[in-house]
Amino acid sequence: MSDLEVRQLRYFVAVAEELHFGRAADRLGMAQPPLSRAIRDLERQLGVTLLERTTRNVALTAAGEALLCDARTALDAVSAAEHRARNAGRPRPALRLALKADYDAGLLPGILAAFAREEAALPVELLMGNRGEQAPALRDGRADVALVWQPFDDRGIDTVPLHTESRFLAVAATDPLADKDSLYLADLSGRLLPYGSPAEEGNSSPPAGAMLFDLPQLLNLIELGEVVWFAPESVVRRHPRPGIAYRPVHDLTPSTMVVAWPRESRSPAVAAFVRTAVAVAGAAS
Amino acid sequence: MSDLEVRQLRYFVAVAEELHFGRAADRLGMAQPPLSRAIRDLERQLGVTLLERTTRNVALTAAGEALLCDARTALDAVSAAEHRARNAGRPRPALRLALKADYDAGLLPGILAAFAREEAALPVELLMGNRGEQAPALRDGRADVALVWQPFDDRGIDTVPLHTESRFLAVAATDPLADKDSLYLADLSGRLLPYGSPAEEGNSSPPAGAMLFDLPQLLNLIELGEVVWFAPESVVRRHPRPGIAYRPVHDLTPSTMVVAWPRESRSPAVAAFVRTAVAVAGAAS
DNA sequence: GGTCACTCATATCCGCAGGGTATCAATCGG
DNA sequence: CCGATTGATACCCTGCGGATATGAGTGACC
Repeated sequence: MSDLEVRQLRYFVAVAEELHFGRAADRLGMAQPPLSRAIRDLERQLGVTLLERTTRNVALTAAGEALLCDARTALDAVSAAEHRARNAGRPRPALRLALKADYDAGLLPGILAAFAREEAALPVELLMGNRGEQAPALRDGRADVALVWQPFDDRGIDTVPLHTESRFLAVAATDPLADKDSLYLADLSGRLLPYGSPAEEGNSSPPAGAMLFDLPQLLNLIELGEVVWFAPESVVRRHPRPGIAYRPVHDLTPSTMVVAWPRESRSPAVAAFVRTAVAVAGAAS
Repeated sequence: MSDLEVRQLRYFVAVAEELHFGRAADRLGMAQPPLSRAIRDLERQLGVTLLERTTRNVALTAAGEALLCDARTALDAVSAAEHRARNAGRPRPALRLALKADYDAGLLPGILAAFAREEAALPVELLMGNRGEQAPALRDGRADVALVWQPFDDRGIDTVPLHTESRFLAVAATDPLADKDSLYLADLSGRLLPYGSPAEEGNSSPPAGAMLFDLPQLLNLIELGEVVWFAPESVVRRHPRPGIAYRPVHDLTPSTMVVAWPRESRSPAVAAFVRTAVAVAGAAS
């Protein structure tokens, strides 16, 4: 009947994700035997078998699946408590805004300037991250509000759309694809980055081994013909390059940038930021 | 930089709620000195002072306020992981339905019968609780779905309205109030139960010392003239008593019963139950 | 204003939970 | 059939978290 502890949840999530006690122990920076014991004790405590294990295979039970999901959100909630308390304890707490560099559709300066004039304004701290890192940062309390492009994993997150724009295929000028004026998604099979593509599901866990790029790096790779990519119109306008061709793709849906915040947030600063962002985006369009 | 632990959060919440180390330690079933030390260590770990304390007074700082709120939800999330895993691990998991006895507006049998015919049906387990206990049960995972009367503290909870009905003042037949045909809320000042009254805020923390009643007990007390109460119409119809007078109150808003579930729930059984409940309630009205 | 009661902090001790190492046991590939 | 792999068991030991005793600051009351 004793309470579940964060450590137990961390251990279980590691094992459930790796499906391998050795690797999980490695990831946790500990030895395998105490991890095995911890999982066994956890199962005893819950009165539930979470993993079916042989010496050659580890698999989640239905209860394990359920716990994995709930444990992740619980760990996020604990992390959020920690991060928000840390921020709230600073002499002058900040509004921590997560975004992907160069992906603000040009709205950021206007939003920041307008927000600074708000009643509930706080100093704004920018958390530059790669695509897919904003939502987790909101969930675990590292950020208070974010600018994100849909689609993304919005569990536990509320959003308001700010700005919609069409996207273009960015491809090396020397690429055969650049010769066509008229493109469809089907023309690109196998050429897309595993994330940032329209086919991606909401769960944007970065695929193993995939490097994460900032925009200049990405543009370089495109110019070299290593990758192709869908560029929002605002990026096209702000980063023209002779070595890169931007081509419309007919069946590519436009992309929407939203302002996002943790659903349970009741911070007046966040509310003011959202209001400001919507107003600025509305005035700009 | 080490992780926050559940124990630390529990300790902090106890102190923050009691604002008294001795009483908090008492509530936690431990001695005061280790609790003081734990809080001090927590503050060191976060690098934040959570409580301003003198030997005569303990008060929350802003950071403490923030942490109290986030810690509560984090503790709920951990509890939810535990309870849901326990349920999912049973040979035949149940759909756990929380409600207040006798407050189903007569819809319960129909809903249960229809739900049993559903594809995704599970055995239903009823969690009878007092008013205000349903929402916490959803948040901490003891229940999967609930029937509740608005208003209630719906943080983290999604709802769909099922049924709206007007309420009547229930008062002893011998009470002077029973003589009036025409009543207003103003006539009742000071006569209301602290909960179940329309003046209550969403936070239905049961006031210290208030006993919680089941319906027969409550009706007894009303008959004895100890209390007055607002009875939903369906209760009036199903529990007529000679000793109790039911009187309309003109400025008393009708009350709505909703089906409620944790916002992040993605259980097909819950979805099916909600669908069924809406259908049955719609057909009944 | 001195004393008492109250309450939070400090000092010190102790048991055990939780981690490490060594080893066993089961299973699959060749 | 043997070896490699991998999870489980056995055992030890350190440090964390709890208890008790005591100190120290502060408001209340005579």
